[in-house]
Amino acid sequence: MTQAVRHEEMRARNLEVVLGAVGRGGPLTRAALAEVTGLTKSTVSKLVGDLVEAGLLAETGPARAGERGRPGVEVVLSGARVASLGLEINVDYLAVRVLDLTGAVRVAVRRDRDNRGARPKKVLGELQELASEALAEAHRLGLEAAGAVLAVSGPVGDGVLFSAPNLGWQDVRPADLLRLPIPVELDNEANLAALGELWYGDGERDFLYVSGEIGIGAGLVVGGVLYSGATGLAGELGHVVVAPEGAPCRCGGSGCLETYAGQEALLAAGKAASVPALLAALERGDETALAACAAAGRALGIALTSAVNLLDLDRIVLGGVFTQLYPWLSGPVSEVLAKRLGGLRGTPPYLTASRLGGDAATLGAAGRVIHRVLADPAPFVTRAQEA
Amino acid sequence: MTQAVRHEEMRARNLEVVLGAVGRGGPLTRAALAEVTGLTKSTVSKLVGDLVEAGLLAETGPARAGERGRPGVEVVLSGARVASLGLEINVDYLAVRVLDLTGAVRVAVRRDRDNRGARPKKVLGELQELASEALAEAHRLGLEAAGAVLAVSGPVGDGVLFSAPNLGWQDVRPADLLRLPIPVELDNEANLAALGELWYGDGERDFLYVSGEIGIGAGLVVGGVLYSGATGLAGELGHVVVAPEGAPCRCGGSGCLETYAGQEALLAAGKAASVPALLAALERGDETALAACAAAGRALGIALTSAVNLLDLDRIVLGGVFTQLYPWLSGPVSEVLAKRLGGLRGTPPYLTASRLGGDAATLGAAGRVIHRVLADPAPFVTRAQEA
DNA sequence: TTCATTTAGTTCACGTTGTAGACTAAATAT
DNA sequence: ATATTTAGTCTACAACGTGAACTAAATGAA
Repeated sequence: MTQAVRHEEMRARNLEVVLGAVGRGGPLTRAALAEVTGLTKSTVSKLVGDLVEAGLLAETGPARAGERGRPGVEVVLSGARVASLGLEINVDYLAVRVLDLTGAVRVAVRRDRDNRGARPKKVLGELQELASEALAEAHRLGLEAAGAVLAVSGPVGDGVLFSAPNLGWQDVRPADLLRLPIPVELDNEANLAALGELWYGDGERDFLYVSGEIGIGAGLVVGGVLYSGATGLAGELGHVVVAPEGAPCRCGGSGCLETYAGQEALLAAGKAASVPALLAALERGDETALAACAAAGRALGIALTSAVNLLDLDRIVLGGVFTQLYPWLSGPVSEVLAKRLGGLRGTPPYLTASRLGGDAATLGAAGRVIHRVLADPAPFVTRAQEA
Repeated sequence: MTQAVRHEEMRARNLEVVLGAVGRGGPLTRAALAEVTGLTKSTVSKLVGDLVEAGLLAETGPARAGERGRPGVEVVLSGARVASLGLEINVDYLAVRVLDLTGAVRVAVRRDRDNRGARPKKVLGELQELASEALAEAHRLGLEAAGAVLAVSGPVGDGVLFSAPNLGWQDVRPADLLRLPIPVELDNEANLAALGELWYGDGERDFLYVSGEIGIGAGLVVGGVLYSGATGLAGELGHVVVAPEGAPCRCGGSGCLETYAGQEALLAAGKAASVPALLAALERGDETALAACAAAGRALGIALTSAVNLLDLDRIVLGGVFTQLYPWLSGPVSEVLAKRLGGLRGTPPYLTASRLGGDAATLGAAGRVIHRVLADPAPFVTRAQEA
């Protein structure tokens, strides 16, 4: 239900409109903002003034004019005040990033360690250390962290990580083990990486991000908004049925995509002990490895065909391990998509490798808080005092 | 991008809030509305006054009191002014319905005729006759039709019906052949039927509506909003892959759901000439028919498994021919869903037959215009004149 | 150099809308 | 009959955007 609008909400929405216009439209003068937003110059002036005072916008020098008339003063998003913490637990490392309002990475900490089978308490304790360091550093830079988001690989709901096939965890509630002075939220790595690509990658507003790890997840972005389903569990691409009579899957079904293109299946079929080993084999043209990749690509193509028919996707981004395997996967995937979708739709969806690679998840995680501030800056703005 | 809010928009939004609260919350007094919306009594009084004057709300008698204090006057949606036209072209009939703001059917016209292979011009000419009659009748009832929506079976985009497997049509633009004094929009039958179920059926806010005809379409509703994909073509459940090496499909692929559970496949496997014949065979326990239905149900279960994994659905409504076949389909479908989804999610999605049956599409079509008025009543409300 | 022109930004009286609380209306309970 | 309670209206007021006049700062022409 739409909420009632009072004067306060009117102002809050208009602050958002101005801030958002600057965020999307690069540096803009007050006059340009008035034109873009449809508000009058006087209103824009007031709002910009308050946003500058709040440390959310900053004036750059006078706009390079060259043209007649008084040159306007351009404003941009200010990275001076608000920041956000993005956290990630991966199989091979822990990563922490602090982003400011402009999307610039202000602090980045990463610790390589093998988290396979490690106890949640241990891993989260170490993550807390890294996060605290990063927060301290951010504080030294004059930044105010508004919140933190933790990315984990596996289905998540209501703060609980139901299962993490990469780590071997079950029903963990990370916020209980991660004490930080700011609120910590939990979300799925595929969803957050999709948001990372949306906000800090190509900037496309409609796509499916596919995260290939031991499990295969996906994050669906439509019209610039993440789609997360009725209970937040959408995107389980790994269990889309590719062959009903296929091999049994840990989910209880059989012939799921994961049994063809999941990391374990891929390594087994390619006779490689690890992803780097598989990559090396592919690069030296090993037949077994190439065949394994082609088969996985075809299976992925079939699952994506179903996804496109259901969701009307026009762009698919391959992330996780699939980013590195992209040169060997894209052929078979595209072929299947073109063949099976050609009849009904003019062009098959556009396929790309993730632009951000392993950084997507932490960027998306931190971006989530940043974008919440951009979407509702009012709490950070003190109402202008009449002199 | 969020639009700037001026006083006018503030008022427009608050009119919507009040109207919407009455629409959802049954009869409400001004005092109750103030509590529900968070607006003050005086504001609500003004807004309700204007909405009543506009013919969008109506006062019923004094509220049943029995309790202490002055009894409030309840207001309800008024069916006296705004109406909307829902149109449907089906294989076997043309249907037209006029709905008022309360959702009551005020005029209904239906003409049985076989549209298979008929020329678009002929069919749409006849539909125009029916629609004109219905509009005249609505006018006699004092209703003002705000718009019309036409439901057709097949993929639609930008006013063009790309293909209609039921009718044998290709690339038809119905608005060109259907001259009415109000704007006519075009949409997919499965999408509109889903909206019909949402607004005038069970009222669930998250579900997938499956429309089984010669093609198999689907309409996805999430949080009370229809999901239509990047280009409006979402919901092609019929071409979700059920068996990659299966029978070739008219879409160019193979093993699509349609080749297992589409009406033609179903009749062929059940050795029946028509849907009524198949139903008769099923009711007398014919083995071939029962086996055909069970196989179709299992295929549908597999396609829906993929859909649930991708979309996180918790409710599935079977419509179209599947409504009548529900008693024979629900068993196999549920079994497959339970088996394949049991591992990852607590409970498989809830499966039901469509409540509205064949009426869903016209109701959804007309409801679309009605809900547009409910979502933005301001154009119908003249600003109150100070005496 | 000077002044007209152009564009940017600020100021202020005003209009529109929601708010708060006093006030009136209409019921039940004592 | 009168107190109490709840509904609804009325009015002075506050919040915020508007619009036009005004000031500021540039370019270009005389």
